[in-house]
Amino acid sequence: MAKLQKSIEKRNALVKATINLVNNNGFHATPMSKIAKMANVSPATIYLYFDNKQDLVNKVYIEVKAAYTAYAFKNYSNDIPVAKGFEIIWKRIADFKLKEVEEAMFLAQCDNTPIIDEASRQEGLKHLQPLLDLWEKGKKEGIIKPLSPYLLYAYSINPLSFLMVMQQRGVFQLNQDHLEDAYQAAWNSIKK
Amino acid sequence: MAKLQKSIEKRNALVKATINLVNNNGFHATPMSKIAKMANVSPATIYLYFDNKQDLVNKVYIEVKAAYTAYAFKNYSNDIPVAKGFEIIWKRIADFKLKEVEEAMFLAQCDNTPIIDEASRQEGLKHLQPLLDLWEKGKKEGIIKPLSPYLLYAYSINPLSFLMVMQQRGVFQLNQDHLEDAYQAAWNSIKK
Amino acid sequence: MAKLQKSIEKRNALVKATINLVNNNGFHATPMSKIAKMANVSPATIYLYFDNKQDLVNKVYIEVKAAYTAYAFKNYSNDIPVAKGFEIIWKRIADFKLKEVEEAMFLAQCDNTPIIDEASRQEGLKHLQPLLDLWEKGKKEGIIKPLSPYLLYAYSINPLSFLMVMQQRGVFQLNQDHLEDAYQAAWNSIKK
Amino acid sequence: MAKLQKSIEKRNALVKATINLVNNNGFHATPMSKIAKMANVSPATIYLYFDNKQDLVNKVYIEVKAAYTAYAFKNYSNDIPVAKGFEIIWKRIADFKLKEVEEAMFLAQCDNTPIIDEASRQEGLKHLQPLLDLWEKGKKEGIIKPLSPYLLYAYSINPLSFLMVMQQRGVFQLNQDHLEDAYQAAWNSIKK
DNA sequence: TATGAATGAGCTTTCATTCAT
DNA sequence: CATGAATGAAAGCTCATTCAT
Repeated sequence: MAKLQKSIEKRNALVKATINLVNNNGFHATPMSKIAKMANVSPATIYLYFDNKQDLVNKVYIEVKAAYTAYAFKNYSNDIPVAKGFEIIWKRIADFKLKEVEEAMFLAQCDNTPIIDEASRQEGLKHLQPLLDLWEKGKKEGIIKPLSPYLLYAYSINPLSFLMVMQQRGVFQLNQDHLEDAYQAAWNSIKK
Repeated sequence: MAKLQKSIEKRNALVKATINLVNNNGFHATPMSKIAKMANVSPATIYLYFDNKQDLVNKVYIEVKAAYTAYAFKNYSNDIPVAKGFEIIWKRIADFKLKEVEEAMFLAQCDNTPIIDEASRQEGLKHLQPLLDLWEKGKKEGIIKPLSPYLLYAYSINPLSFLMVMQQRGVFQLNQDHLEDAYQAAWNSIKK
Repeated sequence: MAKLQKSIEKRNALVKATINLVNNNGFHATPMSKIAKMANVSPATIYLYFDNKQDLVNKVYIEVKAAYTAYAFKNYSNDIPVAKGFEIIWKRIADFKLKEVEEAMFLAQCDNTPIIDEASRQEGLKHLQPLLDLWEKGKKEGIIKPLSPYLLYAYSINPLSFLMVMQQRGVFQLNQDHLEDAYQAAWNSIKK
Repeated sequence: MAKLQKSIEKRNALVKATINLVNNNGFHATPMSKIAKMANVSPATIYLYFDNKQDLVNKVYIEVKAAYTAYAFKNYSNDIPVAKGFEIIWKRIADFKLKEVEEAMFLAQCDNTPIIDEASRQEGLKHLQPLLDLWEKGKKEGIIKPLSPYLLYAYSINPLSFLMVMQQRGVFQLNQDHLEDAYQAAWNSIKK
């Protein structure tokens, strides 16, 4: 006999609304009631899907982070040579940050703010492993500078976040030429 | 001016408390009453120095941003050659981010979050002009890549913010060697 | 009657759960959802058996009160002489309060609280008639003091409630000696 | 310079409102907003005087219990002979239960309900010590039956609670004759 | 200038009840 | 008959701000 299922659409709507509202207003100015309204559900319904506001934002964070890395590694497999592999990943990341702006902005806010649980932050970090492995391989092959992955990330990946935020604020427009320049800068800063 | 009669110590204590609490708890979990308590004043006293919570955080932002740039340009004057000038500025910025952690963390949070007024953001931006001028000169002299200052900033300065946050979270320790590596990476990514 | 189709086991489970939860947490901290969970049914199912929360607690009260008096008068019939009859009833009541602790505690809470409808309270009172009749007969025969039944109840029966509550709270242990003392005290306070 | 003081009148009004509303509607149907309204303060003001709803009801309980025992022992001192001393205390208690009906009803509800913290219950119990001491003395002098104080209380004091509740419900009227009867019953049930 | 008390508005969360199956 | 999902209304509580001194 067919029982009612908790609707995945409602959950998705809640996640989307959370991202949108936190992006535009910040966590502190995003009441549960607004999230509910934007997702077209009752405030009480949120609590069928999430334990509380903290749990909601934690879970949204983890899921967006997972989507981000899934996107990044879509066309990559670990048998691709280091240089080419990095290019593939970098360009997918750039793509994500420029096309999935909502998700990317949300991550930028969470990553620079104490609104996410430490545990959830760790959880989100896990998915980045393939890139770390790539760098490790590159170091062994003498292609990548023998630096801490934090330095590599800071110089090759993180600048994209800054550029995305600037783009989003309308003060800077990233076109295809820029992107190629940015990629070259990224690669130069980590290649041996 | 009436302002002068007010105690500068109290104002400073309020600014400091705001930075500290927003850093540790986030804007959303930093009530005025806590700020007051940490600054050892009454909540009502805050309103003698600031119009409201938004005004408080705006002003703190602008002031911290000003302190940041003042620090950055301390040993710089625009008659210093481009390469040396950039090194001086970059290292002062690195110094600031690693020594004045509280202030730097506060800026990182504000810069990735909609808690600051657009107007205040603009105001904070003004003080960066000397660096932009340096880059402009460098481009004319063919020393700096002819890229948008946003790209130059993204690749040469912004990585420091990421590293600082990681350092603050305890997952990464920046030592003098790292710093030289980082500087080289920064310079390589913008020099022609 | 439609009622007959419904499962008596479910209804019983609901009644039992209500008693247990109200005893342990109080009416104010006993949500319908908890009752449902403890009875292993859906919240919606409660409404097949009871109109609403008030109706539920009312009916539980009446039924427990009925069970209490049925227990009290089990071995009594109105042809038994007054003194012996009172002893029989009193000892059954004592038995009930010490063995059927859950039910007895529930009554004690309801009887000192405005959670029960006036109508239901009246309804619950009806079943006590045989004791009132016994006392009436005893007064006529000059065996029982010519006092209001409320006074008789207050001094001969009600103390058991207090002792049960204390026993339940673990501060006092009622043994067989105590019980005989208590019975003597009860009888002394109403016999002429 | 005169600072504003937390007004004792407001606190008193809150206590009084709590007693009144819990008596009439029960704890579960007494929202903080109603208490605030009846005390003519804002809901937020309650939290200046009490930590939360539980703390409010705990403190009201303790204070009412203290008032009750203060009233009970007003005219008593421990050099008064046992029999007379008991009469004095008993009659003061009766007085309290019949004149300070609000307070007495509140205690009756709290004492038969899990709305009060165990700690607060213990705290409230302390004040009854003089009566326990009196009974102890009476037992040594062979005037009082050698029974547990719980039994003594159950038979001599607790019946008054029942009578008060009945009186309050309007089903029974306690007059001076009744009271003397009740006192005799009380004394008979504990005197040797 | 400075304060602690006070508050209205609004927050997160819960809950009795209903709905769709 | 039975259910789990869903919800509007309201609960307890917090907080930015104001008031009286």
